[in-house]
Amino acid sequence: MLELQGDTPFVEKVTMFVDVVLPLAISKTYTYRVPQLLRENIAVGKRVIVQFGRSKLYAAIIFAISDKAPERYEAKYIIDVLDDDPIITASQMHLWEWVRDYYMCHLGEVMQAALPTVFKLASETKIMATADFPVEERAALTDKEFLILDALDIAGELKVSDVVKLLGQKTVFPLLKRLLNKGAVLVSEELRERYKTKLKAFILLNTLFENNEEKRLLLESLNRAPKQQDAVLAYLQLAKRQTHISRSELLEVSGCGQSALKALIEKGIFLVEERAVSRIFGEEQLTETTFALSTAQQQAYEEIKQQFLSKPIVLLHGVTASGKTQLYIRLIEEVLAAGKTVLYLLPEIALTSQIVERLRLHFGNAVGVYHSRFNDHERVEVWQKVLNGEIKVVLGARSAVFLPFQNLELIVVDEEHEVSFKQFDPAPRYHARDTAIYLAQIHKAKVLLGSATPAIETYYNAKSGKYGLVELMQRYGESILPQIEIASLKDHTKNKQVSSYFTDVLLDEIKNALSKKEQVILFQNRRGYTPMLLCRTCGYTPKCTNCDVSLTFHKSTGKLHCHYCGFKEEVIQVCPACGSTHLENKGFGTERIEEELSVLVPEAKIGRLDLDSTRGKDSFERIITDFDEQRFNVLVGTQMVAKGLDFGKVTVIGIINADTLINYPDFRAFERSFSLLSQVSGRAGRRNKMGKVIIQAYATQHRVLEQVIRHDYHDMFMTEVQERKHYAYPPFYRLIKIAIKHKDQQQGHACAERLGIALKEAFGHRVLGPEIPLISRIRNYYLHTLLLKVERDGTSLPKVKKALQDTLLLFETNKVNKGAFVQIDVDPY
DNA sequence: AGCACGCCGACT
DNA sequence: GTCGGCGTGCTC
Repeated sequence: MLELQGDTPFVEKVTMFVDVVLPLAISKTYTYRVPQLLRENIAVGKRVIVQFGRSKLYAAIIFAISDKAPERYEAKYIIDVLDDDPIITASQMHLWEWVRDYYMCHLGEVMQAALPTVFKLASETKIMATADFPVEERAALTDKEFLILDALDIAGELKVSDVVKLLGQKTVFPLLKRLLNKGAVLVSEELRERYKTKLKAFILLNTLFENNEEKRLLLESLNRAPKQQDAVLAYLQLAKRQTHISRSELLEVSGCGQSALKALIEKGIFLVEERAVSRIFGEEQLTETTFALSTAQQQAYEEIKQQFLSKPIVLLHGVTASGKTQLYIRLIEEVLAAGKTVLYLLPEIALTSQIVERLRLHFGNAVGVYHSRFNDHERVEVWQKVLNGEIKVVLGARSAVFLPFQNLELIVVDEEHEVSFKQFDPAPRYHARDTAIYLAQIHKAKVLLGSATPAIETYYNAKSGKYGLVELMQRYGESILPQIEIASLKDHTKNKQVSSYFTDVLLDEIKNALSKKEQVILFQNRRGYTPMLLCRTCGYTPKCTNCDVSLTFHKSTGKLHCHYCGFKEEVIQVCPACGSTHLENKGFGTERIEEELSVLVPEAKIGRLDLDSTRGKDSFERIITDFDEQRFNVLVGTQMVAKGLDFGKVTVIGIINADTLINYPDFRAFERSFSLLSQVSGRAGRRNKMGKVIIQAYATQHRVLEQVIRHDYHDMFMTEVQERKHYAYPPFYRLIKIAIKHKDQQQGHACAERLGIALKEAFGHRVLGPEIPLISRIRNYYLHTLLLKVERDGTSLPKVKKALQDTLLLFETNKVNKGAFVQIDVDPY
């Protein structure tokens, strides 16, 4: 066909047809006829404007080209070709198809997830004028463009279909595309600033006082203001060993008080600079461009290189603060030197300006950041620069796996275990780590997975030799571990040294810290007041009718809640089984810890951080800020308290009861919380205040706890999982998840039940119990047993998939399933 | 995803 | 008698 491209008047041109992908949840591609005029412009990967349905126009992507006219219907013409060059590459298309098959969704949905909004023009898309578009550039616009801007000035925003009406012409996409390129208009999207960068005030000494003589004179001039003098002295002292001095730190070290500092700032002696600060690692990690790897790091580095020779995927298991980032930087440097590209994936929350700055320091403009919270302009810019090779290092969250990479050589997935790599809500429900592994396979690139607490399936893959494994168990530099103490609840109870759930040791530490105006974090991984009610007479416990788990009493609502499905009912005063009124509150939740501590330590001002206290918009942010600014001094919370936070004033961490944390999956929360919390308190230690972690536990668990503390628990944990034959939780080798969603609970329940039966039929045994579908929530079911069967009997994975897909079909034909979906997550290959 | 078509319940 | 609910089917 390609020979016919030339303009030979004597040869009749063959009509071409294109199969296009629409940005919709439709499984088919649609065939359109190419007008002779556009014949030369079409290419796979370019966008075309098509009419779909009665009135809708969409920007669709050419998926395939053919010269065969469809037989069963008359194809519509494409209206226009939007791009001069394909916007997506063949390998991207390949990845899209993989995501579609693997996560069981439609190509259009993958397209939605993969493309920045600008690429997705549709007639309902809203556009608005760019705020700072220079007036002189307006003059250079065409009449129609000018008309649109004029209308936008009045209306604020317009739908693409409004523009159609305004101009009285059908095709406005190319026009809008030009305006977008010129930067005159924006495609509106919700600007979600969910993770606002945290700003911290830093103090700088005015450059007037650079040399020693000037400093001496300055100090002398402050003789009559001793507090201010103290402040300056403290500043000079601090400046000797660090480059950035925060306002709070200076206040703390100098003890000079707010007013003295304010006076110095007013006099212009000190300058204030607001800087973005990482929420996770604090400001002190800003390293220099050149650094030397420690011996341990160097060794790990060599090992990684060695492993990469035989294995495309390597897990770097490195304790917190072991300097994994430096290793990444070394590896990235090397790839860049070879002229290749790198993708550096991070969970969203960790993607702060801090890490960006750090990479920019090393790699300059070759670094691009890609993130869903970035505005569309920036995202398209990154997209284009990745495509043309200007950007060599992409630092990004989840969606960055969809960028048009060229010469991809290395993918780093940092904090590999983070669940936020998995997209849940709209399809495609992809896991960025797994998608990255497949992406790497397409590009024949290497993958480095990094974590202090690897996901158990990753760890298993590494241990079983499927992935390479490199361990880095030595902390880097001056990171000090806090003092860790295990307070035996057994011994303390025996000696009557326990008040409610607090050992004397912990209470003393709390009081001590508070008296020194320091802060405390208490970790209790149970929300609510009491995890279960127990009838003392007959042993009855209220359970959820759907989920068969005990209901948690919430004092704040006065109701019993099911933490599984969200079911609620009024709290009972009388046992429904025996009529006794002797109901006992069994166990502790965060609400109860908060309440009892306020009695035991009246001077404590307590804040609570759990799913319940963070329901409202921004409330998480507010609680964190309040604690950071010391509006309260004790933070009681679930694993949320360890969601990557850096509180400078925290010196005591209390883990209320480690025993409840030994079982999966609390165990994982414990590891990670411990790991991060000890880092917080360890940092306090560096400021000459020894941080302390008090772990309350019964004696029987000490062995395990010590292993956690030593970062030596993964193997033990794997054995645990194996021995206990965890039923409801994922096996660590392969993992299949099924999620069922339905807007009607009853119907959804029926779906799950039927799925269970169908799977039983397909595999000859019961796969899962009656599962609990949720109305607006999605639950995952782990088919442990099924997978055991797969392993044992060699039932092939495709067969499993087939069975599940057939089941889905069954639902479809029975029209039960409107909102049900089945999804499989296994190893990407 | 939209949008039309169509078939049953409370209303001007 | 109609308005409007959303169930179902179709879009090249």
